[in-house]
Amino acid sequence: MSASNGRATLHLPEFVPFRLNRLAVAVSDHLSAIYRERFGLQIPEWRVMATVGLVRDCTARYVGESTRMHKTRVSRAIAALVRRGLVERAPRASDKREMPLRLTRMGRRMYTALVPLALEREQALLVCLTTAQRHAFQQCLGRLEEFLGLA
Amino acid sequence: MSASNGRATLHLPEFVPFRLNRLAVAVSDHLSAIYRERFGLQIPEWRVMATVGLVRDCTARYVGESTRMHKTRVSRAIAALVRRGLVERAPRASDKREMPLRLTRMGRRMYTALVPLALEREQALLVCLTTAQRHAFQQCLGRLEEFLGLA
DNA sequence: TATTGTTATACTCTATAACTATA
DNA sequence: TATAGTTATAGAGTATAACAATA
Repeated sequence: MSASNGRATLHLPEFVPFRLNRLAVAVSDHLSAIYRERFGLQIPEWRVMATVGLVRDCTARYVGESTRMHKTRVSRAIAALVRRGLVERAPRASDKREMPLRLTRMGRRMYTALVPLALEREQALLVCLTTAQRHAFQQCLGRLEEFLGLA
Repeated sequence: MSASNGRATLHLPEFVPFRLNRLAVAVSDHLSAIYRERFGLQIPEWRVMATVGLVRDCTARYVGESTRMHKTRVSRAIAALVRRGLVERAPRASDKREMPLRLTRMGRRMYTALVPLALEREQALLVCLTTAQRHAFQQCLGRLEEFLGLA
């Protein structure tokens, strides 16, 4: 095998979209060991837990908007958590279409156990960057998110 | 709905693994408009094209290793490209298990059209960063890749 | 008529495992 | 016995579209 030498070359390992995708998969795999194997949560479920744990009485719609998940994905994740007794809900009196969500006692317990572990993993990843790099990296993420309308 | 104020809080929109995943999806969607709608390529196929276009006579195994795709995913992508007449292959004389890959004339034409568009998209994304930020960002990606054993 | 949320269905993408053939 | 590559099968994960209930 031999390298070609065309005009504009595209080397996949240096191509930012490829790198981002590969990095996101690796980080996600790294993290999912916690919430999947240890707590039996899938990504959408973990995102619901994280959202409801922080913003009590939020609705499925809010979860979908803040995590950018499709409403069917959110609906199924919530249903699974309700079945497992981790999340509870009841129609809101002022508008019975909405169903404010909150963690049950058991859900809160799981959340309280989960969050420090997730934050630890995030830190364990970021230790490979200097403090300055970490700031710069997060700033870049913010700019890109803003640029892409994700913020 | 109301914010809780526990000890260590995890705000998903600030949680790096979540941000990376969301960003990667958005960038990928942004890019796939090119190779999917315009050239009828799926991500694995596009990765094979990009690899073979640069490293002539590489094998499926090489593609899998350099793009971190499973061999079945690579195999199917190559098969699709061969069917479409974009890639050709023949067993290597010295070891008939291996099948060096190369772009056909048509494949090369597509590659030559595709690469500048992909690079343009990458640049169009990175313009939201200053030159210094861009360097810092790529450096951080490199450190993280190294740290995770992706490099 | 619009909105919140659910569900039936189908589709995309992927890996596991078993396979062929070569070495 | 190991490796390159293929394929059958099944499993995630997801969205589209139609739906019920409420506003």
